[in-house]
Amino acid sequence: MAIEKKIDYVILGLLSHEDLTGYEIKKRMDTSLKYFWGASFGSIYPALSDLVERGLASKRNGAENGRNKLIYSITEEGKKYLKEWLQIPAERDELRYETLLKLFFGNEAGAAQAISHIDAFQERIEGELPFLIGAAETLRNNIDLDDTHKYYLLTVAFGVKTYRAYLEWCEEAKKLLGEENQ
Amino acid sequence: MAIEKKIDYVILGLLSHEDLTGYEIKKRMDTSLKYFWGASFGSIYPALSDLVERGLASKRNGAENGRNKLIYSITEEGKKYLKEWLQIPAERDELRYETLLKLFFGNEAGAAQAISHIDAFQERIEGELPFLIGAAETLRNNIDLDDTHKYYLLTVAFGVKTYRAYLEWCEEAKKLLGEENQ
DNA sequence: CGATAATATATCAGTTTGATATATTTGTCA
DNA sequence: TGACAAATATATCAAACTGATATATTATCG
Repeated sequence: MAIEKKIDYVILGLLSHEDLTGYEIKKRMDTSLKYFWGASFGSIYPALSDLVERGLASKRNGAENGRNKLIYSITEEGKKYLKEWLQIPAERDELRYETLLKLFFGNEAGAAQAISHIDAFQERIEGELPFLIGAAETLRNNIDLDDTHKYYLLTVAFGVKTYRAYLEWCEEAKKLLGEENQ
Repeated sequence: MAIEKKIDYVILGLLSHEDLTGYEIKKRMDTSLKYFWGASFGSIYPALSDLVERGLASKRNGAENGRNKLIYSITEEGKKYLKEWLQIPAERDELRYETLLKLFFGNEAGAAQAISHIDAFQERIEGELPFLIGAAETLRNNIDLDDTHKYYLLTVAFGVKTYRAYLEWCEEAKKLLGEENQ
């Protein structure tokens, strides 16, 4: 059995949709996958080399005008490897919320400090939510255009649901903290 | 400026509430902090030694009946260090949802597979939600007993809100996937 | 009284991040 | 047209952290 690196599956998953360069993979991470996964260049590039070495992906030179460009594709073996992983139940779903962490220790710094953390969180969520709602709308309208759209929509809908819950919580939380101050 | 390790702040935060052993810190991580943070023994024990070395925590031997036991406390310097960090706005709030990842690539494996991932997710959330609701109830009833209770409640309420949103999403998602199958 | 679970500390290989370095091309404003 | 910033693209590395494992003692329960 090969070594189980999450990054391998994420990359293979993206390559199963389309051929991509390492840079483009990073862009997908920072946009489409942003709301439930992340990865850095430091893991992407070594993983790509490793996948090629293991025969799970192939590499071709796509240089245009002299710009360095390495395009990666998934191989049949890679598809098999990905499909096997997709069948195993997911184990690790985890959050890493620095905002919540600072709130948990909030008594050290007081209610005003806590409220300012919540405000910052709320602003970020409110700023991102319209984009998620827009993406959901677009996907819903083009659900039959591509096989992948339904599954994209699933994850975007998750984002919308949770973001709305976050915003409700922000109001509740500030009310709870405000009570003490009066 | 000292090195910015998240684990240092988490440990100092816990020690600001009460004196703890490394083992007890791990227990707090796996219960109270579980819903928004995590840490392993492999980071806790080295961090504790490091914190003592830097004068941010102190160590005393609390062995009873011969059982090995090292009890850690936060120092005044440690409290200052923690308070400074609590004032800085949180930057990194991130999810790592393997369930969502497998769903995002779901077209490879099909709707039935996707639904089984959602079912497993839903079962886990439904199993944990009553505990969260119970904890929120207890905290609400004892909100004035301890300064920390209000802040604990804040994070538990976050858990309840998001878990309920997850469950709503599960139903929606399965409906969306079911439509194709008909 | 024997087995299993809980308490407790510790280490380490392997994974990943976050930062940084380097170079080219494209867009934009004047 | 020339200058500057932004985007494209690959690569590396120290430091952080996980997940697994090792070791030992004490508590619990039938």
